[in-house]
Formats: sequence, structure tokens, C-alpha cells
Amino acid sequence: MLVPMRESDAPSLRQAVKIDQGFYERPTLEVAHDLIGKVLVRRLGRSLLRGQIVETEAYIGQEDLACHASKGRTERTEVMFGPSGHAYVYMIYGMHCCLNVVTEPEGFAAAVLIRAIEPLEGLPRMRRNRRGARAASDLGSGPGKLCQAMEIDRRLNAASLSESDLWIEDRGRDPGIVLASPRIGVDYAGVWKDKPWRFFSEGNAHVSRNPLNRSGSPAR
DNA sequence: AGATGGATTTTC
DNA sequence: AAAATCCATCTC
Repeated sequence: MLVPMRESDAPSLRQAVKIDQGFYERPTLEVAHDLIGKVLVRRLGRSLLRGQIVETEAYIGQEDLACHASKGRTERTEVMFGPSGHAYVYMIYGMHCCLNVVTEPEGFAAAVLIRAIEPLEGLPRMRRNRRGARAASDLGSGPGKLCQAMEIDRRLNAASLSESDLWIEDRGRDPGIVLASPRIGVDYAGVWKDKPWRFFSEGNAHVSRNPLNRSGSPAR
């Protein structure tokens, strides 16, 4: 069928450049900051889902008590010790998956958690995946939500972001003002819980734990 | 608008 | 036993 696809015709979605391993193999704080505004892409057969990254968190090395690698080199954390540019997908609370991108040179365990996306392409399928969520800001405004919307689960653990059906693109989109704050949900991590290692686009309605992303909020 | 608790399974 | 969460269901 030759159905016009408005969103893929949009100028803002042209000239995509897939991000390569050199981008990921850098200090984790730089990668976490620079991923804001990049576009996460999931290929599912012939269709593509896209979302702009609006929130990330850095998890840096075995010293960082919030980082899973602080438990040492185990079956679960092995991916984080491996080469950069691979996915680290884990299950949390028995119900949700979270997506990370491995950073830094091989041997140093670190990753960036993708915490929120602003849906750009494939919204109908994302809505279906998210049990018919109405508001666009209910699709990707949290690490578990975006994995559900984009059909990301542990089968993608250790997948290369250069050679799989999951990758990140630079489309020259404007991230706006990028702010930093402490990470979410790591109160157990002692002195590490207060590190300002969470990055997000200021004022973006798709950021998690944002009053703006509540679907019931009054319009005016 | 904010607080609370349940779901559910992997991990060490 | 606790967890890098989400959601429904209370309160005020």
C-alpha cells in the first residue's frame, strides 16, 4: 500500500546518522548528557518506532553503589564490563524492563539508563503496546514505560546498537536546555545517591515524575 | 496533588 | 529481602 506517512516526510526527521561506538566509548557523564535529544529507534519487521531521548541517568563503575556493577562481575553485570555501544537490559520488580547503553572502554563497568522518550514515530503501535494509553506523555515517560512501548525486553540484552534492530540516531534535533539532578530511586546508595547524574530536557512533558505528564491535568 | 501499597520475579 | 517501576486507589 502506498500510504503517505506524514511523520517520515517531516524535514526534522531527515538526514539520520546512526551513532557509532566511538560516541559511547567516552566518559559516561558526557554520553548521558549528549544522548539528550538523540533518537532511539526500534525496528520491528517492516515498521519503525522512534522516540527522542529526553531523560537519562549515568551509572559509573564498581564504586558507585547505585550501579549494578557494584555487586561485582556477575552473570547479570557482565554486559556492563564489556565493550561500549551494547544494550544492557534488565528486569526490575519482576514486571518491567529497563534499557541501558554500555559506555567507556571494555573492562570498566558503566552504562547510561534511558529513562524517558518523546514519541516521534509509530505512535499507534506504542499506544497498543501500552494497553491503549491515550496521552502521548503516557507512552515513554519512564524507563519501564518506554521499554513496553518500544517492545524492548531481555532478548535484547547484550545486543550491539550498531548491528541489531535497536539503535540511536542523531537527527540534529534540539534538546532544549539540559538540566541535571540526582538520580531517581537510589536512596539506598549512600553518598552516591546525591550525585547529579540524571539529565533531562527542561520543561519537556515526557520526562518521568513530571507534573506536566499527568494525563488528568487540567488544560487551563 | 500527594501518599500508599500491591503486582511479580530475579538477584545475591 | 530488596529491587535503577508502574498503577490503582486512597486521602486531603
